[in-house]
Amino acid sequence: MNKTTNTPAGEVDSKLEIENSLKRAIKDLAGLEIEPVVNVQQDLGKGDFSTNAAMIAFARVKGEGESGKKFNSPADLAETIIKKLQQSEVSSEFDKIETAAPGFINFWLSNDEIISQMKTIFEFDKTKKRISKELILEFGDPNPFKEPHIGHLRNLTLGESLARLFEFSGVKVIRANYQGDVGLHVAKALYGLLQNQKSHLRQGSGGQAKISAKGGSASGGKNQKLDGRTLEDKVSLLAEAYAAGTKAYDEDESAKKEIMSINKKIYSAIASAEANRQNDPEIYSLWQKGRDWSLDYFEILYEKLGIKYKSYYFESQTAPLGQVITEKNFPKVFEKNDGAIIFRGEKYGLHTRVFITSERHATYEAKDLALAILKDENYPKASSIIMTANEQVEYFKVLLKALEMVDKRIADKTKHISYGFINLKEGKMSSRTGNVISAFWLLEEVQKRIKKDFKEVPVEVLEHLAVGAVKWSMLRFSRESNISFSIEESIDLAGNSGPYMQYTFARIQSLLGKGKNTDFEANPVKNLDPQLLALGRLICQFEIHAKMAADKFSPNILTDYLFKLAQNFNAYYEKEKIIGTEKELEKLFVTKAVGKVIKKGLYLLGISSPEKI
RNA sequence: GCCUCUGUAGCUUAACGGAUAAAGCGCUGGUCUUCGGAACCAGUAAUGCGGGUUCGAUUCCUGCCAGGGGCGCCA
Repeated sequence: MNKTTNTPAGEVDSKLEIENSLKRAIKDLAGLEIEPVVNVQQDLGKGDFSTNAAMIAFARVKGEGESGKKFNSPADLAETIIKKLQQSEVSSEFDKIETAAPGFINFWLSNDEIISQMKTIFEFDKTKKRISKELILEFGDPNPFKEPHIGHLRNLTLGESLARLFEFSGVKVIRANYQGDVGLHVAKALYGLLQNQKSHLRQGSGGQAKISAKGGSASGGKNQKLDGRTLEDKVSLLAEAYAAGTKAYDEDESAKKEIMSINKKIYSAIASAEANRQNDPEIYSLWQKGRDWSLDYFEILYEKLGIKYKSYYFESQTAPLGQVITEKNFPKVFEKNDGAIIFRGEKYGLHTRVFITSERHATYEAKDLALAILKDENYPKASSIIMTANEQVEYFKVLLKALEMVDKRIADKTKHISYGFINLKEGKMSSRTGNVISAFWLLEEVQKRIKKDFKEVPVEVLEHLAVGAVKWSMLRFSRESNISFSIEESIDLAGNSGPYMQYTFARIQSLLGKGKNTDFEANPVKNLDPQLLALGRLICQFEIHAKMAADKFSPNILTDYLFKLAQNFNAYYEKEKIIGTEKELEKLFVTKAVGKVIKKGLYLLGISSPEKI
């Protein structure tokens, strides 16, 4: 009877089955071809699934059914559909199927079905997903020579969570990182470095507030002391140099010329020739050094956040290729204007953009064109998603249009998704570089504040809590919305927060440890009382929410669901004693399932769940 | 100027065209013989303004108002 038990995606299948049966029923009854939509019920008082298909069908047939059958109202049609469904096999999963005004059809899963679906939850770690697709997900994309800040934190957190959500729905994900190691911003930083080289490189920058990237053991982590200086100091040196370079570029005409010349030198150094590098060995080696520092530093952040990239791309690599591709597609796709090679986006209602500057440098756009082609060479079967902040949405429309004209096949499998900015609710909380919050600073600050209240918590756990708090506070908002970030709220341990979830999980583990019998194989659970059943029904919605979160690129669907589940469990916990009661077995069965779902859910968000806090 | 996104309780946010617009924080008042109180319960309060489409609109269209982002040599 339970066809769904052999697949971990139990209720995803129930949903599909209902949709298919509905489709057939509506075709038979009303002679209509429609794609019925079945939703998970938010309000469990109305069943587990619902559909508005009868209302939609009614509007389409205007009451007149197949072979002259008349329907008086959507509710009337709904009733007829239900009768039809009850004759089909879907009905075996449900206790009750009924209509609700003005024409909804609601489905109640049977108790057996709920219990059997809950059992599949215990098998999460054992079941292997069938890989159906391959996807290259580009996220992170920091610019070396700049400091990791709170925006990177949102990008990295969101990207990693999406990667895990995709994996959960059977996609092989290649995490890719594309970094801007050439360009004007680099030239500015190098200019700043050159200006301060003598004083700074020898003596150290002393007196700086220390930001810590400790705990990292990625490439740079183990030998942070190079030249008698920590990696943090080196990176803060870069950040200062960048700030100084930017200022000089804006204010000083000769500095501007100098920076542009540095830019040119780096481009020519990467373009080919050893000879070019020999021309300016000082700048080239400084560039390499700064680039290495910066990349190592970001590695520490990735490790702290639990991210492992598979693939790294650099603009120093895409620039030469981008130039070739752009020129090859002139004049088919691109045209010349004032010595630059441009794409006339206006023809398609988009912006016109420069691909090759009159200085003959590939811009961001030409480089991205090359990147798409490189990715396709490396992973021909994979489709491609690029995630950036939403300031780039219109830019990517232009890019994808140009790509379509250069290579339609690649354009068709490439998609851009974006996320909103972070504004600071508490005003400017400057790290040393100005009006941005450093990623490391924030993580450390959150950790310090948690520690203040909970001195007995061990350091490793403290770090998980801090990362969990920050990640949750970024993921619980919808992806597209600009968020007004509050440090106070991100470290609030109460309410809708990462630590609330982690705490709930730890408490569940403690309960399970105290229980006398948690062997549900030997003592199968057969019945649940109404309160436990209510929790069970919520538990059964896990996979469908995880899948929805993946489909819509929206981890907040999952945070909402998990928080609701934790809330419901905590309310039950307060009301009902679990250990040492008559129904301990049933209660622990549900408790364990809640714990499994929270742990898996947090994992999909990139958040760890310590067993003990 | 053109393009684009956003406007929901005091604040920060949810809501797949659906059912009584959902939470957290705040505030008010409770639980307390703690299976881990980082908890729980109750109360408080909202869709910028005007039209339209729909059986049904926070959601779609349109006008206005307000704010953010973008617009050929940055990334």
